[in-house]
Amino acid sequence: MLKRDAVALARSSAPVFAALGDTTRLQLVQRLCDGQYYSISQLCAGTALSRQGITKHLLVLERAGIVKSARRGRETHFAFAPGAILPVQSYLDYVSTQWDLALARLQEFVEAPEASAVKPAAN
Amino acid sequence: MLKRDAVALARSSAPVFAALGDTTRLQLVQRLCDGQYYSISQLCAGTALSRQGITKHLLVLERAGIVKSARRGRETHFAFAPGAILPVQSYLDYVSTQWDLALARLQEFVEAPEASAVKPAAN
DNA sequence: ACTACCCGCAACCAAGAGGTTGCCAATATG
DNA sequence: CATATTGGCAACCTCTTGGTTGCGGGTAGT
Repeated sequence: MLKRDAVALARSSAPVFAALGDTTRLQLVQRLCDGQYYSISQLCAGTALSRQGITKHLLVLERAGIVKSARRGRETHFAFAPGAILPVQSYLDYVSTQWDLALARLQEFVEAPEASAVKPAAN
Repeated sequence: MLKRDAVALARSSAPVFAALGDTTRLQLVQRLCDGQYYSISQLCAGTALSRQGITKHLLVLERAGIVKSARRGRETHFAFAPGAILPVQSYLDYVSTQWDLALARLQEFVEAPEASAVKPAAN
């Protein structure tokens, strides 16, 4: 992966990570990921927060693209939108892959140090 | 997955998500995930932030378990620590799986509505 | 028409995040 | 020893976040 792609991936992933960086919102996503639509009142039930608190969290999720909303009658329904989590998974895959490659290089280094020396980062 | 497990997963994942919810920190992780150790000054090079700014970000990553530090001489070295991202990947896997199951149920519903009606959430 | 419900808007508040600067201690290096 | 590098600590600032309350407006049910 080119470095500029990595930077772009970081830029597109950061808002999604930030939106998921809250216990309340993670639990909301867990309730929503069954594909159904839920009204705000339904999502408030069972939580200790006020309706406005839940609403704010839902708006955060919607701005990050993790959730979509549709007003129907007097109710606003929210549902999971799977698209936003793709760059996040890509980012984690990238990090995991790099880590695995690093382990592989280390293994190779241990087995044949003179043939594949890992150059330490230049100071 | 039981609901209490899901809640526990959310609780353990949220701090990691939050720590990754920043472009600067995502780029730091990208630089660190090659398995090598880097000093703070090295990680400062190329960024527009001050050393203290980078240090704060590194401490956030360390408190979330994404990164580990070791002082050696006058330098503090940081390296990637892969353990913390496991619950995050588990969470995303859970959400993706639930979403796929929901799609599968929808598909089944379309093909045989009378045999597998999805009960809409009760109001 | 009246009532109950669902929700959006605005104001407000406390706490934390992100970032800077200044200063000082410790370690390398000549 | 003198000096430059490295970085930890503390103070400070601004903006955002997470949360609340109060109020008013639309929608549904009777």
